Amino acid sequence: MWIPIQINENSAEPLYHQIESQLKSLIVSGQIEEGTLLPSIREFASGLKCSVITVRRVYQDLENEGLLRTKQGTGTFVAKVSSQERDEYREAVVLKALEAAIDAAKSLNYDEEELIRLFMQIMEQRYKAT
Amino acid sequence: MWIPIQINENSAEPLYHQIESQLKSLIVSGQIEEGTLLPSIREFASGLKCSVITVRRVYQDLENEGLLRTKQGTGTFVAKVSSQERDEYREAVVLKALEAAIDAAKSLNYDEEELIRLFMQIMEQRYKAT
Amino acid sequence: MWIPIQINENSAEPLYHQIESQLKSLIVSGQIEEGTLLPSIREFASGLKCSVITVRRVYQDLENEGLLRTKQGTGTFVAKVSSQERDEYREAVVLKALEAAIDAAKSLNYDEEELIRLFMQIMEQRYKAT
Amino acid sequence: MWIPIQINENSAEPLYHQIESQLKSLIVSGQIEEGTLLPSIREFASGLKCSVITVRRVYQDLENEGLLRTKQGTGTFVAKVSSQERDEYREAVVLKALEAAIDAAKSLNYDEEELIRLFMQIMEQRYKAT
DNA sequence: GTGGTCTAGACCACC
DNA sequence: GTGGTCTAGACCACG
Repeated sequence: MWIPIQINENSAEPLYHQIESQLKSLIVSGQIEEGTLLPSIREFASGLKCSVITVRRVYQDLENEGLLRTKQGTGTFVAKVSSQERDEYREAVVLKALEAAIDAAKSLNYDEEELIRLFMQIMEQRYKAT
Repeated sequence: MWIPIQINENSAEPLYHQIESQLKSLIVSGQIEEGTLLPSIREFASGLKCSVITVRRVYQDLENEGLLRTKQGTGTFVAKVSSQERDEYREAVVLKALEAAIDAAKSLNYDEEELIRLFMQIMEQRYKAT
Repeated sequence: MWIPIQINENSAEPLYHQIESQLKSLIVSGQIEEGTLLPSIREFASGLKCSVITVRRVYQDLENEGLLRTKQGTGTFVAKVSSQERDEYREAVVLKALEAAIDAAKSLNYDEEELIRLFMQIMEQRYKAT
Repeated sequence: MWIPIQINENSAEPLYHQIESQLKSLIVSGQIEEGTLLPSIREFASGLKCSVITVRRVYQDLENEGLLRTKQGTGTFVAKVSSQERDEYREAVVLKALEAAIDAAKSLNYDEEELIRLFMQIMEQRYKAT
């Protein structure tokens, strides 16, 4: 199983966090199905060119959140995500990001129209590409 | 001169960074005028209930960015910000935040209409208050 | 990795500045290669008999200038210096020092020949040693 | 008596030091004659747009060096400078500046010819202008 | 009064 | 182990 994770070495965001949020997003959005066997820690680490400690932390954090399940001697699996959890996660993440953007704009004296125009412009660009 | 800075003690964001970004925003948005003498580091620190070292670091970082000028024995002043710099900063900050929000939504399979509806809902809520 | 830094305790020049300019010079002149892992701040501080804070400041300032890159938990590395940056730095530093010397001489009514003679005399003395 | 002093507000060099070194240079090079009555502290300070404290410090430092003499109720005069003192000062200042420039160049791997060429180039430019 | 530097020491996050 | 942040407190230089 190949997991598409993009690591940005120059980002200030810690490695484990970059991996965690991307993997979480893949699981909650259903792009990795429930029950899927994830790569072993060593395999994943070697693929990402990072330490096994980092991957171990990712798996453990997501297991604590209930998104993964580890079976001794077998490996780590994607747990069942209820549709309610999925919806809550989706909404929380996007809401937070949008609010942050709008609040930043307000503090810089953007007016309503200017901001909507900019938003629409990016939307067009991003959703056209798909 | 009283500077309105909000500190969130529970945030993972370092103290000095919270102060820095807010002060930068105040300067670049023109809410603190060029040439203004800022509070002394001791005064500011006591107002923010933090160490003088933290304030000093803020002033020094912003001086390195060219937003402040300090004269030993005299105090710290707001430097001239060209309108071009101001516009670039405004656009860069807001653009980055909006793109992050939209990209997060896309990776969670938000469709265009759903996202626009959510955006408009927050906008109404935020700009109504003003 | 051993870094040759000379500290002059009696100089009015701040410690961190002495270290910074020497380290910068070593990097830009290519005597420390790109990608090199520098000593940890604790190790370096103990070698220089100064506080870890002073070393940290040096690393951070040079990171802000783009000469170093630090990864938390891993260490501090020498970043890539473009040959253009290197040449600009070399020229700027030497040019500035030479101009300062010549201007000082002029303001003291040195005539051209006298100054050239003095310059050559020092050159001989300095480059003979090599 | 009008004293030509150039103040660079943006320089890191302290105010008092800029004034001191320029005034010293004017005296030692003979451009202000022995016995000249200098402006009063207040007059000088107002001309330089700086604090009287700063000028007071300049006068006092130079008096301690024996270059000025103050008579209570009369003012501050330029003292006699022996030709030996003048020569020593001239040589010390220029020597120090030249050595600093050459040492900086050496540490950046300038070779002898390259440095001499650069020196001559600046000499031509500076002495042509006179 | 102002800012500039340096110290020792603590605690946290990351790998 | 690594770097990142913050503290309290000291002393110096400047105006």
